Amino acid sequence: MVLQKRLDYGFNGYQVPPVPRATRSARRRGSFKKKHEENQICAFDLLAIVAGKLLLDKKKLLPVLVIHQRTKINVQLLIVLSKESLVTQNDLNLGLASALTKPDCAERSNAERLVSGQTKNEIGTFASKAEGDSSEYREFGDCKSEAATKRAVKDEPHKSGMVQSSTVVNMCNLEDPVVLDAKPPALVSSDSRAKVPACGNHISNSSYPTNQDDLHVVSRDDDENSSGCTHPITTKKFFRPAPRIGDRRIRKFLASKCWKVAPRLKDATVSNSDGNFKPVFRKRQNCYRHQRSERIYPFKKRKHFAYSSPSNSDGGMSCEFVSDLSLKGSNGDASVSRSRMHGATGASSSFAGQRTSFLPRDSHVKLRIKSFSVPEFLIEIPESSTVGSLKRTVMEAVTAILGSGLHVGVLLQGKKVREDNKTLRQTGISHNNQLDALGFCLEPNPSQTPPSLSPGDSPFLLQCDTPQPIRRYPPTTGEVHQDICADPEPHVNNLGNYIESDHDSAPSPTDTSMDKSTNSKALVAVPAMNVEALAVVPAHQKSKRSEIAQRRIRRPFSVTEVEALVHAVEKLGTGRWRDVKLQAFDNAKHRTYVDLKDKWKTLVHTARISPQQRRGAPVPQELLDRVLTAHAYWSQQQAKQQFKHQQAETCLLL
DNA sequence: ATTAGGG
DNA sequence: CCCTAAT
Repeated sequence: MVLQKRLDYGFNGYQVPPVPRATRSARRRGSFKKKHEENQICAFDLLAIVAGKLLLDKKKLLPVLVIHQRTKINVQLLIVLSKESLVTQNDLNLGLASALTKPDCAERSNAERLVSGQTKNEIGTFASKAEGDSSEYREFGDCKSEAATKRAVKDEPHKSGMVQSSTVVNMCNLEDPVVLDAKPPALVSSDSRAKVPACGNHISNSSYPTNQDDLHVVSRDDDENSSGCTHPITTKKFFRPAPRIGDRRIRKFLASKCWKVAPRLKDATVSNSDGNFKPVFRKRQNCYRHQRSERIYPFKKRKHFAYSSPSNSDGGMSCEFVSDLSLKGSNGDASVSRSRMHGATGASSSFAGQRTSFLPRDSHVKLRIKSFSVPEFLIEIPESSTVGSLKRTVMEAVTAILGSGLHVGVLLQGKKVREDNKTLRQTGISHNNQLDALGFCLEPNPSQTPPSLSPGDSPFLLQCDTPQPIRRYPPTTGEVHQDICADPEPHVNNLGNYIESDHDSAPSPTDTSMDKSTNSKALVAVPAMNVEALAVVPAHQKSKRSEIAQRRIRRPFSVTEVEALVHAVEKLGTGRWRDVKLQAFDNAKHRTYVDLKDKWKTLVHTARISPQQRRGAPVPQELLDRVLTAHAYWSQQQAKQQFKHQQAETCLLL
């Protein structure tokens, strides 16, 4: 999800920590402009948090983890949205909001006040009101105070986290035994306890299924109007311990005055992939927009991969895996663990409990899902909106998403486990696993999300269904056309799989969380924590690519393509890649003019190096020679041109 | 949207 | 191939 920039959280002084891939170069250049991609992902956490709350509220949503027939693992997220929550008071859908703010929480009163204080009309006004004042919050002062406040909040554990605690408490009361629990030998349990505030109310933070630490709202830089101010928090969506702090952060975040929302969208709407949710909120809040595929804001390429396959479109996962091999009757143990865990894990389920009771002898694997990252979506909300409305908005968005049929993906060692019928044992999900071995992620319902393969560049649709001669470019050989049009590359038809496997099993080293922590000097709101978290949970290394734009599949140029390229350049010269594209590769949709330019660049390079140094499919020397010749020629032409221009200018000056 | 370059 | 800056 992307809390679209419009939100100025008063962190002008903060910089988004450079992240691996997307910002490597930027980092080098010392520029952070437009480098928020990665962080946007972090915003997922916000959702995760909210979602977590939703999930915890059995009244609203009930996540269920089903351990199917002894060994089969079949995780499903069953979401039950009660009527209550939908019909709640007035038009504001407070029901959902209330999920966030529960009783006996100082915060809540505040939030609630905001919420209840609003009327439909007010909301409506906000949108329009926000129009003009979006440029006055960027003062440094604000940011500072914000930061300060944050710190302060951080230091007051008991004062924070109330919102959630209440929810958690609720969990404790669930009649259902908590199955997704865990008592990892030492790490987790001790950890959770340590984090639990003295306050009796603050039970189980660690068991709270959200990445509270990750609550980060990121700004979009590509937004013309954005101030560039961001509130990054983390760039890792992987589970992070010390939820408490996160909670505080959340509260802080939600309550922050600094954040503002640019009012660009007066009538934003929820465009859920599912669509069923849209109508409702659209009426209520004309300031919310949820985009499923396009929300992937920052990445231009995104649009090409918006329909990424289920495998790579999951919202990311952040979870924790704790195993427990104890054989226990579901009942007794469940209660125990429940109390121990303070109730809660993202999912509790009686199903599991029941199941287990039938399978007394089977060794049980306990899982505690720390959090779910929800697939990103975009939100725009007037800065004049109240915190309460923001909450609702997010809540609604989450609800919409969750309600649209998300699937749960299981990842082991960063790889997706697709064999639903395999047993945990077979799959390797056992107590022997390390804490970070298992992961869960929410992914769009395949049935609703068209399989990947960008429409425009779908290899499945052969580049050229109807091979047609290249226009103006007088073909030297017919084969050129053929090649270009049909793109005989054998692997194209496997693109889908290719991408998947790539995504699943080839986590880039640069995507490591370690890498991030290393570079987090840029000052995030959660420095130390990141480190800590990362240390505990190494990283499931889910290729960032899945979140960000997919890297295009590599498609080496064939000799015929090179031939065509050379020919075109010979005629058109360098620097006219668009024309080259149009003339020689108009039918090769996957070859952009940038690609051609790049290829030419490499060709020139290749031609200059010794044959021994060349790699890949050899290019006929003849072609390389032509490359050098053409390159030299056009370079000269270019030089001449420049010279002439200079001459002209000089003359004018004189 | 293109072009030019660095990575 | 990707990413950006500059057009």
